Formats: sequence, C-alpha cells, structure tokens
Amino acid sequence: MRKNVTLRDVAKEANVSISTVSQFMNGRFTYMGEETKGRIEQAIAQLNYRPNAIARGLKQQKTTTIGVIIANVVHRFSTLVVRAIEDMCIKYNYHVIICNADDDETKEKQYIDMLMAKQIDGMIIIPSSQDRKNYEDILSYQIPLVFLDRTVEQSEAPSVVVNNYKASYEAVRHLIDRGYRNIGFIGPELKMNTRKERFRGFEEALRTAGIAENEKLMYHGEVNGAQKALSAMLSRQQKPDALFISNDRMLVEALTFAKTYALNIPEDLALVTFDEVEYASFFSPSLTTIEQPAYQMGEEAAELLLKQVNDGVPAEELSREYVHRTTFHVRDSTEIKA
Amino acid sequence: MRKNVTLRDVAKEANVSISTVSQFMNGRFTYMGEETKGRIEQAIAQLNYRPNAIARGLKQQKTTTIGVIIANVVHRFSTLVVRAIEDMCIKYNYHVIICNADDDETKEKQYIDMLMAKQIDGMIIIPSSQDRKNYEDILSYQIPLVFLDRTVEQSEAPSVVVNNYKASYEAVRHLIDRGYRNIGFIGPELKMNTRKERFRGFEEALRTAGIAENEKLMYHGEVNGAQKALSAMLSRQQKPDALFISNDRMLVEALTFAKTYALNIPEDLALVTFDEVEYASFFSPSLTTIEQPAYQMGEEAAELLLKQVNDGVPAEELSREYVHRTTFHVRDSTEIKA
DNA sequence: CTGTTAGCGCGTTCAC
DNA sequence: GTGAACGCGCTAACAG
Repeated sequence: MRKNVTLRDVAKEANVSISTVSQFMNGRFTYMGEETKGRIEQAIAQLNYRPNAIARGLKQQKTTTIGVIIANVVHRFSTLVVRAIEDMCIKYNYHVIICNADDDETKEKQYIDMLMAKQIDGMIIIPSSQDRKNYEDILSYQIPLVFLDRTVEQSEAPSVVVNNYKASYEAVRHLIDRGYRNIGFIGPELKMNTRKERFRGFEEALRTAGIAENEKLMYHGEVNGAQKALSAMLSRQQKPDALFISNDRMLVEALTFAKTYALNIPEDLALVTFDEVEYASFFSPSLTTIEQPAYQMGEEAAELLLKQVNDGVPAEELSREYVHRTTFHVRDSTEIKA
Repeated sequence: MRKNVTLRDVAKEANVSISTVSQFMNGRFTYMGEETKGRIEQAIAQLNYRPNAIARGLKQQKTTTIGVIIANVVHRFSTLVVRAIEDMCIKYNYHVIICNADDDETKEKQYIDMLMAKQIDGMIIIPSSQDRKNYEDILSYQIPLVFLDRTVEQSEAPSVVVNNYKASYEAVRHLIDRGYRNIGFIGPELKMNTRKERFRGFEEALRTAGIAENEKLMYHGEVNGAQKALSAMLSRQQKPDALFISNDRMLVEALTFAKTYALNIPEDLALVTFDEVEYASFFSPSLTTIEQPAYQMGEEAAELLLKQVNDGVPAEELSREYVHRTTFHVRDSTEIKA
C-alpha cells in the first residue's frame, strides 16, 4: 500500500479511460453507462483510491483552503472568532489554516507570504498593523480578504468591527449615571485604532458629564505594568471608585493583583471591561461587561469571505454593503445574578 | 497584476531558461554566472514573482504542512498543546492545519480523510477514539503519526502521554495523608483509557489506605450533570470532605455551582484536579492541581513528528525510544501563595 | 554553466 | 458514451 494510487490506476483496474474516472469523481454521470459506473466504483473501493487535493488544486487554481491570521491567540475574543470561522467553513467544505501573528507586523507579513505561496483562496485577518502596506500584495493579487476587529486605513477590503467608540462611551456613561466620578483607565498603548477609539469614548463620556480628566488615573502600556499602575492608583489619596479596563489581558492582570497582594479588589470598586473573563464578576461586586459578539463576528467575516471565494461576489459589492459595525451589549454583573 | 506570474514568465523576462530560474530559487548557484544571477534577481523583483507552493508540493510529494486533530478545543490542555506545536513547526518552516474533532469519532475520521487528501506530511492526533480502525489508513499509507495525551491500542505510532494512573494515585494519596477520608469523584464517562486510568488511580489509592469506596460519592457522566451530582453529594448526610475532579470542564462546572447557588464551595472542601483553571484556587482554599506539562508535551510530539517528516527517522525507532510517559507535578494551592 | 525534456496527479476539450 | 492529448507550475535528470 505504499505507492499512491492515482486516477490512472483506477482507470486501468476498471478498464476505462482516465477521464471517465475523472467524470465519475466529479459526479458527471450524464452519459455514463451503468455498467462502467459499477466497475469504477468497485475499482475505487478495491484500490482504496484517494483523490489528491493538491493536484486538483493545481489544475483548478483553487485549494478550498482559507487562511486566518489573528493578532493574538491569548485573547478570548480570538478563540471565539476562530471557532466561528471554522464552524462556518466546515459547512462549505473549506479548510482553515490558522496563524498567530503575536501582534507583530513582521511575523504577520511572513504569514501572509506563506499563505499566498500556499495558494489559499482567501484570508481573514485580525490586523497587527494599521498600515496598508502589509496587505497590499493580497489586494493587488485580487485575493479575497476580510478584516476583523480592527480596520485598516484606506483599504478597500470589507471589515467586521464593533463600534468601539460608542461602546466605551455608553459603558462609561453607565458608570457615571450610577454615581461614579473618579474613573480610572487601564489599557494598552494607543497604537491601534481600536484602542484609540475606546479611549476616545472614555474621554468623551467624562467630558460630556463635565468631569475633569485625571492623568494620574490613567495607564497606557504593557500588560506587565498594569498591576503596578493599579497598585499606584489605589494608594493615591484621590483613588478611583471605578475602573475602565480596555481588554481581557489587562483585566486578568488587575484581578491577579488581588492574588499577588493577598487582598481583594476594593469592595466598592466598579469595573468596566471589554471581553468577558470567566469568574471576573466574583472579584468585583460591580462588573460591567461590554459584550462583543465574537462568535457572530467570526461568522460574519467567514460569510463575507465565502461570498467572495465561493459565490464569486466581487469585493466592491460587499465593501459597500457589508462593512459592519456590529452591535455590542453593555451588561452588569447584577444582571447575571438576577 | 491579475495573472499569476510563473517561473516561465521570469525566465522569459531574464532571457534564461526555466530550469535556471528554478535552480536560482533553490539556491543552487554552484555553477551559475554572476551576470545571469543578477538578471534573474531583477526579473523576479520586477514581476513580483511568488513561487507556487502547491505546484512545488505536487512535484516533490511534500507539502511542508502537518495536520493536527485535537479531541476538544475547550480544554485548556489542547490550547497549550496547539501553541507548542505551532511554535515548534514555525522553526522548521512547517505549516499547521488544526482541526477540532469535538470528541466525535466520525468527525475525526472526516478530518483524517481531508488531511490525507491535502497530502499533509504528517499528523499529530489527540484521539477521539480508542479504536485502531480510525487511524489505520494513516498508518497503511506510511504517513508519520504521533498520538498525544491518549494512547490507541495496538498502534505502532509513538505517543506522548502522562501517567494518569500514577498521577491520580499520588494526588489522592496526598489527600489521604492530609486526613481526608470521604473523597468524592467527579468525571466524564469512562470511555477513554485516560479516564479509566485516572479513576483506577483514585480507586487504588483508597483501597491501599483501606478506605471503602462509596458509590454515592461518585459521578461519571456528562459535564452538564456535574452540578446536580455535586449538589446531591453535598446534601448527603455523609458528605464528601474532598473531591477528585478529573478534568477542567468538570471543575469549571463545579465552581460555577457556587455561582448558581450564590454560595461558595464549602470552606473545608478539598479539591483535586487535573488541568489548571485560572482562579480556581480562589474558590477552594485547598486545591491540589496535577499539573500536566501541556506545552512540553506538545513540543515533544512535534519533535517526534518532525524527526520522521523532516529527518526521515523511521517510526519504529521512535516508538521504542520515545514513547514517553511524561512527568507531572502535584501542586497545592498553598504552594502558590507561598 | 545553461537549456531540453519528462513527468507529479488531475481536469478538460474535442474527436471517435 | 468514451478516450487521447494537453496543460496547471514546478523539479530533476540529462544533454550540450
């Protein structure tokens, strides 16, 4: 059983021609004799023939494989998105190659090159870069592309994103409505648009409410530094009564704070966060979560891509119509208990 | 830029022959003229030529891609394993296609067929089945294969596993040494070897200590049912003072118990579990974790596979030498605080 | 040192 | 209804 059995072998075994077997494999029975059909079936079973997807792909210029590059696997968001994409692709008999760029533009570009070399039929990318240039090759080669979670300036590819500005604004507004005034901010450096928008929403909510920003209650930086920053904030005279934490890694750091210092987050400290973290509500009696519909976003992205790849819908049509700003939902931990 | 630029186009542009360009691409400059080399380089740059990995794979019977089928993504263990495999493969310039079988033999088989059709160079599988037959095709086609986490009876493929029996035994022994006597068991149905071994270790530890098994304190079933089972155990007259929970999904269910009933796991209830769960130690003052070196296991599996795929080491050599029963580590939550 | 040729496994006209 | 022949893009002898 060592040698690969090919179409030719089947043809020989069944005493028909290669192309007849090919027809058979592709369900073109139109003019095929019942008897030959039977012979082919038997030959295939006997030889345990398996079509070679590589060879077929070479000929058809199609691999029924799409590539997915995510910025960072450690985010729960990415995990959910990936599962959604996989689930969707399975239905359409597509394969998925997943790559993790670790928020590194260079690594991302390497993956893009590899995926293109592998002739994938399309890509879904959670971009690690704001710069159009990393994605230019994909577009110039007319490879279907969908961006997810983050947008890229001046790119004609459709993207599935959440309205970060609005979400942040409303969540902070929600805090303010409930009487909180000293609201701190903890998040990563403001490199991505997403992050900027989240911060902008935060700021705008404060401004609208006539609350002055307090530089001392803000941290933009590495995940590692979040604990120290939080610790510093909490030891200040005018310490925060609420905290806006802009992603789940930061939230975990904040929660681990309690672990490290063997004390809990102050009872009365309200937390607002994007991305749900399991058990987080145990650590803060008042936790407000901005729920991003990660799974749905993944599904939409996959749909958008498959429409191009599978149904041949041109990207332009989609970009106009489908540039989603998916809805989110602000939810209190009290709702969970209820 | 629409049409794919091929080797032929480059050759034409550089005024050389196709094979010369091929040589160039593969770094065989041995006898190549400086001048032609320059011309080729320029042509490649100008045309933005990208080699077609599919075509190359067809010829070389090699795709530099391996397939990974995991039983279930929701386990933290799988996540870590996948990352390890990816990290390792990147170093050797291999690609990874990841599939999630959802503990379903049929789905697993489908993935196996798809991966074989895609001519992957090797596979790493966390088996969803104990039965050899799902993997027979892979072996008969001489495709390199490594099993991970679970073994498959009578399969000649090397496997990387932990000694579940020993780990369970020692962990329960540990509980007994600390004075616990009414030790309950919560785990999935005893279908896989792994699960049986974990339960066997549990039983043996009790037996050795002369403690009678109590059927009422045992649950083998769906994850969904774990809460009800736990609830029942805890409301019994002779309720458990310790609990052995055999995987992380079950543990999460048990912890969520507290959430649902708005009360904590009893203060004095000791927990033992495989697989670490973030924050779990917050819920049980006494948590003993059997740490499986997931990342290392993934690395080892990848190494084992790449030795076959990349270095051509025959599987027999590996099966003798490398069938690992990797070490684990029993760790108390008290150690963490220390 | 470079060009010619023959496949890798499959799909597709176009005659028979 | 069926088969011969060509090509997808690339590599690997073998000539020259």
